[in-house]
Amino acid sequence: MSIEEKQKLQRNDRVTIRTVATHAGVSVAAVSKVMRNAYGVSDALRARVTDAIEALAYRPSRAARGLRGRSFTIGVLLIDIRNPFLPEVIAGVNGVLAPSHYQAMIGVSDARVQLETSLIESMIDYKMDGLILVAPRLPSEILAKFAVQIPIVAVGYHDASATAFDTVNADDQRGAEIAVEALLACGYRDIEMLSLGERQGHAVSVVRQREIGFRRAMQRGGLGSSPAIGKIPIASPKREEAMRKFLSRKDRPRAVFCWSDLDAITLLSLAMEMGVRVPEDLAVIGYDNSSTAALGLVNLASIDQSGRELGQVATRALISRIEGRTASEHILQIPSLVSRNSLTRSGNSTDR
Amino acid sequence: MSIEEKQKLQRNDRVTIRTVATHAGVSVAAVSKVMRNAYGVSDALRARVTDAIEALAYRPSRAARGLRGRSFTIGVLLIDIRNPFLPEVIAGVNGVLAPSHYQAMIGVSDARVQLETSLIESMIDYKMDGLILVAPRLPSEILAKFAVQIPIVAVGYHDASATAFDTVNADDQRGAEIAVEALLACGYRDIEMLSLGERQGHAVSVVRQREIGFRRAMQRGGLGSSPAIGKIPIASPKREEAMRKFLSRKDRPRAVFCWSDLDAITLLSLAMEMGVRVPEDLAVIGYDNSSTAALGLVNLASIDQSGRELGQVATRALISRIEGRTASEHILQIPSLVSRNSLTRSGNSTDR
DNA sequence: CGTTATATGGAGAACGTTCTACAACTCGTC
DNA sequence: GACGAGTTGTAGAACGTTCTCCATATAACG
Repeated sequence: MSIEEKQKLQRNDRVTIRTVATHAGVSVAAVSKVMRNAYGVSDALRARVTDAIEALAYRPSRAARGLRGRSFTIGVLLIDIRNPFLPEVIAGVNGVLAPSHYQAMIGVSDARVQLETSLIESMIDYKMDGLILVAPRLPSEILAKFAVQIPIVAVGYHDASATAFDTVNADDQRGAEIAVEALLACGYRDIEMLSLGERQGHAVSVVRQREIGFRRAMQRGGLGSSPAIGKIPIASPKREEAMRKFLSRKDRPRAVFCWSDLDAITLLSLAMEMGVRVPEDLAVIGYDNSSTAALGLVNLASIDQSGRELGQVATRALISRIEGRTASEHILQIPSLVSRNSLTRSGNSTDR
Repeated sequence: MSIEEKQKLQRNDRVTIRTVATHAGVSVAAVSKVMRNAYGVSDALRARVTDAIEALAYRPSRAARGLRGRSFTIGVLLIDIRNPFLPEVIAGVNGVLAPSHYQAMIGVSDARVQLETSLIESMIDYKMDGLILVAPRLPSEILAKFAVQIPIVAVGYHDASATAFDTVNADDQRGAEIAVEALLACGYRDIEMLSLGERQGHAVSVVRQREIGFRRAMQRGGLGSSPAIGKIPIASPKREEAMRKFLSRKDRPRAVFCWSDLDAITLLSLAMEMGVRVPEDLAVIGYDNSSTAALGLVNLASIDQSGRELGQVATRALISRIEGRTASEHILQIPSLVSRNSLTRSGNSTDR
């Protein structure tokens, strides 16, 4: 009997919980208990087991764990990997996770609803312990349906009425207001927003929120009831084309607020090529305060929403949800202005 | 009694292969066979099963799959997520994977060997089908040990003698040579390289390869037997400090080759701030041809290694290895120069 | 009409964990 | 000394697949 078992164990090269149990002279259940530090293990037993684990360099199979219980993995879904804002979020997530026994696995949906769905499903099927969705495209009802199966925290997704999942956001309405207020303070009155084209869909998206904030601040400033919002397509070469068109317009505004640094920086670059001086002819303010914006060469004023902080907060929220919280939380961080030369010539960086 | 209970429990929770089998009136094994399209299923059976799968919206559990057989997931390990070169690789991987039934899960090691090891182990423990490691830090022997357990393709890791795993690279030595040749062709003789500080370790790293290529091209050009290679620390603020120091050096060279656009762009920016004219006072050439380099505002000449293509090639190599290939492959792509104004004032982009 | 080959479908043992019962043992306490 | 109460360890049933036999039905052939 035991000979057969030993032969089996020898043939199979993987060290399993059973190998550890045999080596330590205890039961499989005991080893499991020690690993999950569950109730009811004496110090002596714990020592024997940890010694055996050490000696055999045992690692529990995540696949098997997932089949039965927790997998100690959390999934992160990114809409896109090019926007430099997103790596910041990841850094925040990893920072919080590092000292814990959790690990992050990342999926990239490339803004495609189909892929987004199948990645979320995969993560559920892997029995991951929770999900952080960054700027998901799926409607709230569908997220709610997923949230029944797995704890979910959405970042960059404005739905404070969601009860099934948490949200963590920078206040994008407020951010846009701050941008407009800064432009007004510099004396500009003729202001336009360059927003994201394509049907970025739902009002929950950060872009639509920024549009709302922009409109409100403009109205509050007494600048018309429906201020101009231009749409820039997301993909080259239509994107550059639209920007050139904007820059060469006769009635081009005096100042522009771009939904993202990504667009603002390209705009800055095209402006230079076309001989439009910034900020003398056109003031520009972006969003995200990316590292590129901070370059002296670029010097783009921008709204700072700390992606790293959002990632940290989201991760902490997710863990608390995994550990039992059921009431939903909706966290809003306040963004801030980083003034630079694209706003006004004296606009020294107020970077921390 | 017990049957009813079992049914209830099943209805409570998820749709499993058993639910499908019951619904289609066939055995569990039959469903499994259909899903893996294994030998020995009639058209009639296949139809019944696929109908049931459709009707129940059944998805196999990846956790359970991994426990027994394949998981249809491949793991991608990134050293860092900030370098804009890496998202390109991911895009290539996802592009190839999209039409297949495989999916990618990404882990980020933040250049820490400890984390890198534990992520690789996790991916193995998830029974992923294969791994793509992008610029791993672990020594070759250790990768070889992992490669026994799981198919591995390393990208940005120069070890053409590895037999246990494949490598896919741009020819970094050649890339550096091309950079030097371009600088020589512009008439510059006083050339220095700015490389990456810290112990980026092994000769397998792309950075060291570029140093080798730089040295060789310089010697070939008759410019001394040990040309100058400066080291720039990776982390702020020491990084900027080192660059400023370089820029204000009395014996500053006439031209500089940076190991990465990341550094070259910051250098460009600091040069502007410090009144060093590019290219009149200092010619700069970078590496990666990132999208920022292409901006008119930046206009940085750079060596193009298509990250996307590397990702595609690596993925195809991995799949062929998963499907049975055992002989190792070592693929080398040839990079190319993209000339821009930082190299010489007339240096128009030769972008495709 | 047997006999043998060949398709097709099914039973049931893994896979490596977790976790619920429950057994065994040690103390107090009445 | 009998009986709870508390503590420590174990047996064994899940979890949802894959995959190796095995059984059966059908076809082919002498």
